[in-house]
Amino acid sequence: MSENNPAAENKVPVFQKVIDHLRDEIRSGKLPEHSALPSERAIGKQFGISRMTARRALLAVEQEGLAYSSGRRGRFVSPQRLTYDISKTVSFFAHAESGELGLKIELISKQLTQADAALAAKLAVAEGDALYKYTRLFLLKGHPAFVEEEFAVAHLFPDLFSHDLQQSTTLLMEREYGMPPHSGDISIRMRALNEEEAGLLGLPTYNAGIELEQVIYGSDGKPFCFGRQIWRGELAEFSAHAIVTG
Amino acid sequence: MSENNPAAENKVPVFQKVIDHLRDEIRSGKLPEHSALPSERAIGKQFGISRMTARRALLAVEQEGLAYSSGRRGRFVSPQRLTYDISKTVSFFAHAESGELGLKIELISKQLTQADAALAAKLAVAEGDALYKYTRLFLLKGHPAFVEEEFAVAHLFPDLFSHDLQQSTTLLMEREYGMPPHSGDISIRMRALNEEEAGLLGLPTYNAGIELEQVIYGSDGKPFCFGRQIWRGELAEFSAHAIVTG
DNA sequence: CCAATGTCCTGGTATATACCAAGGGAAAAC
DNA sequence: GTTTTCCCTTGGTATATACCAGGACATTGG
Repeated sequence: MSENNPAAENKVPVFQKVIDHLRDEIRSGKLPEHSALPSERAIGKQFGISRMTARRALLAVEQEGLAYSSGRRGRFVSPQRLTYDISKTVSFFAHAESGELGLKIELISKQLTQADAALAAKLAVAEGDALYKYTRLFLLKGHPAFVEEEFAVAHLFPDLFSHDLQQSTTLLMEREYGMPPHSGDISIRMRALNEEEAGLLGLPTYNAGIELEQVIYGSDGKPFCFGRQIWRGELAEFSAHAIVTG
Repeated sequence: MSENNPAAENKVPVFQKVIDHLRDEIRSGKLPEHSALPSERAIGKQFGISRMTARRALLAVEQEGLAYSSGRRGRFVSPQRLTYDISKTVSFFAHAESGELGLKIELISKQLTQADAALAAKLAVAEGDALYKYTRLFLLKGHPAFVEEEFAVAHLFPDLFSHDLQQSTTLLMEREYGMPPHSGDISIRMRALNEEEAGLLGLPTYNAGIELEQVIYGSDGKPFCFGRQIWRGELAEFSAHAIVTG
């Protein structure tokens, strides 16, 4: 390895071979879901390469979504991806409940805040109007899947915070306040995680994730809730059925 | 820099500061779209850090989507993100044409092939049935945006390849074959690029992108085309309007 | 029995160095 | 004037090394 210039080598970078090897081990099931990958030092020794090169390969595999790192404990094989049909429901929770995904919600923070210009426009309220804001972490089978920040128009949901927020808020709003969701505007993009999100999701800070934003409208056509979810990219798949118009 | 243990430093990693600095330069407009970022070596010198640390910061900024690298020419500031409304149209081209995005299509390959099990199921044909397959690269203002692989049921579109494929194929199918799109099933996920895609999009191989798959149905409710697009993650945003059912 | 301590493992950060390959442009050759 | 050649800059790969911080776990001390 690492001769001055073998040139006989297929020009395939060393770290690529390691990536391919790890990918195979995972895809083939030799390494089952949530099992530990070899450590950086172990891979370096196994392949006769430096730790930094092994690390490069592991980071690539991690970024690919095949593995996730868990702080300084090690890297583990990612679980299966799950699908979220955005054209049928506006609540992931309702969707997840129907299956057997062990869904758990952790409340990270809640506060009463005021609408800034962007939120005011989205929720059709005046700038400065009171909004409930709460941040929650959603776990599937004990593993972080996405972080959601939600803003609800305060005057529509008096004493919202007196209720348990570790449940579907759209269901809560429907049951307790008679505000069923009728439709939603959704947008999806890929972006980098900020520090807080990365910490909650157990990812390196500048990893990419998928952001899903949605404005939820009631039967009267007026928006009452705005949510912003940031997903671990390897976990989510969003599906929809579109009817062609105009 | 790099004393044994200052501990006075705010514990903020060096590369983070560089990232923040670059982000500011880009966000503030000091570095306009498509302008060159400082090179790895230049940043190393400027901040008094090693090239590898500077590189780390640049890769993070790149991954964030704020910059793109162009082979060994350097890194440049990314252009604005654009939005693709998946609930209204099934053709990105038609969407893009309406705006002033300089859209160009490059034909990468075309062939007549046979449906494998997965494609047969998606297109409601028998396994082994003839399909047209073509791969195209879509550029916006001269910059690669996504690669699309499309499969069309062959017997519905005789001599498809005699037409110009550097245009919207849904429009082509509608105009030349009387097969307007009626609806589509779409799914979106984040995944890593393979070598070919990365090469076409000008990205490192293991980079993440957004994959959009769609089956297009005609007025008779039968599928006639399947497409798989892989987007540069920082360029795309997908929006939809959902009506809550069930 | 339980708490505190210490050791070993892990990944995270940072540096210094080396060479390669490809793009770009200036200089030299035609 | 045009083509060719060469050099410089750029990113890409790879290594060796160093220290930090946090989790896991066994050992020790009360």
